[in-house]
Amino acid sequence: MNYNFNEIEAKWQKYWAKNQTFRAENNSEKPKYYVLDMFPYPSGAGLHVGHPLGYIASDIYARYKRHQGFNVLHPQGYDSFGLPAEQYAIQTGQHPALTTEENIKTYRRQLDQIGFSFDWSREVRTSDPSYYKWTQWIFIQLFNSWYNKDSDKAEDISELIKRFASEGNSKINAVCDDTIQTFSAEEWKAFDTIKQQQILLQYRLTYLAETEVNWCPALGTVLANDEIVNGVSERGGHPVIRKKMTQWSMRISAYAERLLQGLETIDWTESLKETQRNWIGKSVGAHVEFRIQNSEFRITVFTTRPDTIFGVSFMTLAPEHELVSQITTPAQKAEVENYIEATAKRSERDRMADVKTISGAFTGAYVEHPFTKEPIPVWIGDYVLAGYGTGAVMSVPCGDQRDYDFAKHFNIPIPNIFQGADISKEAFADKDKTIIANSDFLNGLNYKEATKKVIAELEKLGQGQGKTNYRLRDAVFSRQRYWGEPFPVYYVDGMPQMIDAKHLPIKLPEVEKYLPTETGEPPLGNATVWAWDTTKNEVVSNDLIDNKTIHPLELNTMPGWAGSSWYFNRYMDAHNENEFASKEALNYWKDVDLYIGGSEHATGHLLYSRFWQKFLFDKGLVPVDEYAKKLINQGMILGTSALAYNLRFDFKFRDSTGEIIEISGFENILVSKSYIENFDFDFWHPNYPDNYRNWHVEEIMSYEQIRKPIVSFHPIHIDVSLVNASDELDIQGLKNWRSEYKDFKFKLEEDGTFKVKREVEKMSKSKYNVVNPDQICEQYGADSLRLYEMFLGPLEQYKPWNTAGITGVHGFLKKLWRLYVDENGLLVNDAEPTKDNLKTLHKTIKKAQEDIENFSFNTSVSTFMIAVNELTAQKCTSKDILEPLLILLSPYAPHIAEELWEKLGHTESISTAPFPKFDASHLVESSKNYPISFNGKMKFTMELPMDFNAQQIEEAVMAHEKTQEQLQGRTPKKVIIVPGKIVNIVG
RNA sequence: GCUCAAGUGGCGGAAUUGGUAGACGCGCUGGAUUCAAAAUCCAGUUCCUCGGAGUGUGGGUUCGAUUCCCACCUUGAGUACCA
Repeated sequence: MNYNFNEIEAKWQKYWAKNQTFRAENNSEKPKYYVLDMFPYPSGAGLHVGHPLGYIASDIYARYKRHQGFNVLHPQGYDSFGLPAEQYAIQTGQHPALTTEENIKTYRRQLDQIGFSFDWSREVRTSDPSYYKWTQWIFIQLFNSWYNKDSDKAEDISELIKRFASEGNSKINAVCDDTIQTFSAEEWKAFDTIKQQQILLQYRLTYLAETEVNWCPALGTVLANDEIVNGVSERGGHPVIRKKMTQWSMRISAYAERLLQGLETIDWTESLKETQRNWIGKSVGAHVEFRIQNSEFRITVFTTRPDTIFGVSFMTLAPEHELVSQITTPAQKAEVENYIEATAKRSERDRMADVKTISGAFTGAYVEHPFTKEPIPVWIGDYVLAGYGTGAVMSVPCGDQRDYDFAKHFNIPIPNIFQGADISKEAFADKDKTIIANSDFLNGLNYKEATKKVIAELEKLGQGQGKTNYRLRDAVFSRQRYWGEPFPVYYVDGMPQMIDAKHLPIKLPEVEKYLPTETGEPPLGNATVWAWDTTKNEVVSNDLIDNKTIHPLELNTMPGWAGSSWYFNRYMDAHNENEFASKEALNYWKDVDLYIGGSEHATGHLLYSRFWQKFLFDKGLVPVDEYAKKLINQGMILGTSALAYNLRFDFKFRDSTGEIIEISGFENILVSKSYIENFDFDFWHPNYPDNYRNWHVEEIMSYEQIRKPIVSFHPIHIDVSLVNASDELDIQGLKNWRSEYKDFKFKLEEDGTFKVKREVEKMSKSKYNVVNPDQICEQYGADSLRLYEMFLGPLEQYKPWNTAGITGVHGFLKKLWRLYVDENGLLVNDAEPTKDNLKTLHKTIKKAQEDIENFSFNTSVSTFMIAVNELTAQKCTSKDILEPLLILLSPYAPHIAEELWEKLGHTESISTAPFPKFDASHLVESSKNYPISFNGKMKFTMELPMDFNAQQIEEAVMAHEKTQEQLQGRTPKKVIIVPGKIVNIVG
């Protein structure tokens, strides 16, 4: 019987589906374990070999946990709203729902064929109204909440309204807009409804406000900070500009500190936590108030170094700072205005790219130092950002390099307030070594003591207090797109109103065009049935809008991260129509025990979802405030591109008038790889230039040649399927693939082959290095694919794919098969296992278990290979050995394991068979092959009984002839003996 | 610039508390089988001058360092004037 993997795999995939083998129960005697993969977006291109890496790892772990007796939740679904489907719709007119549906079908087929143990009964799709109903519902909860800093959690907005009515807002310690004005209870009651609603928006956790947003004209939408990479859009690489727009925002800044602290409680990779810490960007310091001389105005600055206050020699405001126009003296007016204008002209990218140029202008105004009362000049400079802190800094040139550079550039004095610091060349910014000098009451103190003292003094003066700042900005939540969740919002007198939760979902309307309207409104502006009837509580035709009972609906949709910010909770109770998940389900599953996905979501999905979870926790809607205990980032599988080289010439001639002419062009020649590095011109052109008559040569030959032509090689990506494991190119295949190479000449290696150069790059269609799992499954089987993906290297690492290597793991599976069956049938019998058999098995159990718990899947594959090699050599046929071996292997290669398990006579799936118990007694050795080292270098080994003590070992080793040979008569200075480990002779 | 990873044969990688560097697999070489090929099996495969050298480089700690410490180099990722 041969190992017919295609047949076996189809058989068991069908069996698992039919028997719902991997269905998780919401109540069980067993302990729970929740294994989750990051939500995939079903793209049109389908899966390539890199995508399933994380899924295979999580699947192995999920299957392992089932063997360990856990009730495992291992769901899968689709983050099915998103830009690509919409871009496709714009181009083709196809409804995104249709293309999404098709893409999901492809994904599902591909996932099924790899043999994942997903519980598909819990599948969710973010674009499904029964799902986004609850995304809308959570949005409403956010709208109806504010953040109370006193209780340090989100609370219901009705509480806030009550307090406004009883005491005004002056005593309320809330996270809210900076521009909030104080009012009394009486004033509140006197405000009209619109005014009241405007004020409440400044407190709500999701709010509508005019904000400066990242507008991407090419995509016709705003983007969040994390959707912009190097100043251009993450998707498509389009330019992004700043623009003021009225948008929904999420007050994630309220959770900055808790998001930061929460990182300490979860087992996520250190680099990912570090990325989130940087993104949150906490800095501890103080607010200091400076009075402007001869004026009522005050400038508040934020500084992390209040201890350096006696080193201030100027102030710098952002050019956009609101006080600039008011404090500038008439004499400086022209200069300041010029400077502001010049800064405004510079694009965001310019300012980002150009860090070196120092620029600024003096306002003519002076502030008064809070302690010395000395005058300090006020400058403006574009190195100060309007959006961070207060948009103003107290400049301490001796302690901050940017201030230092600015001072040098404008000849501003640089007082030194650090004991023993040399500031002749650069600022002294090392706060750990700081001892303050020339600073009145701070003299002799270190950074910590001085900071504490100065804040206390400032508070006495009423000119400052300790303050913590965060870089984390509120997240823009509106997108001017069609294919996203509609907001459950309509507008009355321009103020947003929530639709009552019982009328959800508000379904996405049909539109004729997916582009913005002619008046520049988002695509939903094209919908003709998109108004809210407050009496019938349904979506009605726009014609009926009367702004009395029928109102216009919100035209924006939610961003991609809305649906993915809470989906892990939905899997716990995926079909609940009354709640986003029942209390019972939430309390049973609680959180994700293992979350696997890419690190590219570090500041997007993984931060927003933590924020939503904390909010839901505050509202008592979920039982834990961090939803994923452990998170692993799988590395990316890179493609191994194949490159052939096209010959290119650059000629330089002088014509009859003495003018230099340069001519260059490609030859119809592809060059095999070994010629690229050692290129011998004469070898190529023995008769140059006679054999280059095919282009320009007649005309050129009459000219004076200045130098030999420069030959270069232009790399061409070749489809990797045209190249074999030895990098040999199928030339005929290439000619069939691309007709332009039909008449090319090929410069071959001496052995007559054409070899391509290999380069490791990201897998992408345009590089023709994409390997499709479908082909691999067909040719080698899913079990081989699964094993090979794991065998490639550590899960977290980036590593190149090379299809050639798969024959190794495939050969292993065949060898495994032959251990159980041959052409006559089953080989396994009831033979008593030998000592060696048991040793191999238990060694394998131990290592396999350790590896799987350390997520070291690559080494466990090696372990299985060693076990099968050993058992084959031992001619093992014992069921007592071969049966447990199948269980060890089944998480990795489930199909072959099920098939052999069945052949051994089992009628139930192997998937819940108990994991074999490790018995250390089988590994006890009676002797040890000691490595004998001289000065730390191993020279030979020696077999000695395990129970020898150090002295016996030393005697035996010293008596050995090779020892004497090594020592050549010298007496060893020292002999190090670690019984059971090593012997090292020094001398 | 700052932060975080990572540098080991021709290639992917292993060495879990400092103790035989290169497990396992690919590739390559030779052999068996075959009319031949595929498949399969067996043997070898870090490097060189066969005595050594050797885990990015240079130091250090140690009887002993891929592993610990210091400095540096390279590559990748994140971040970008954050006061």
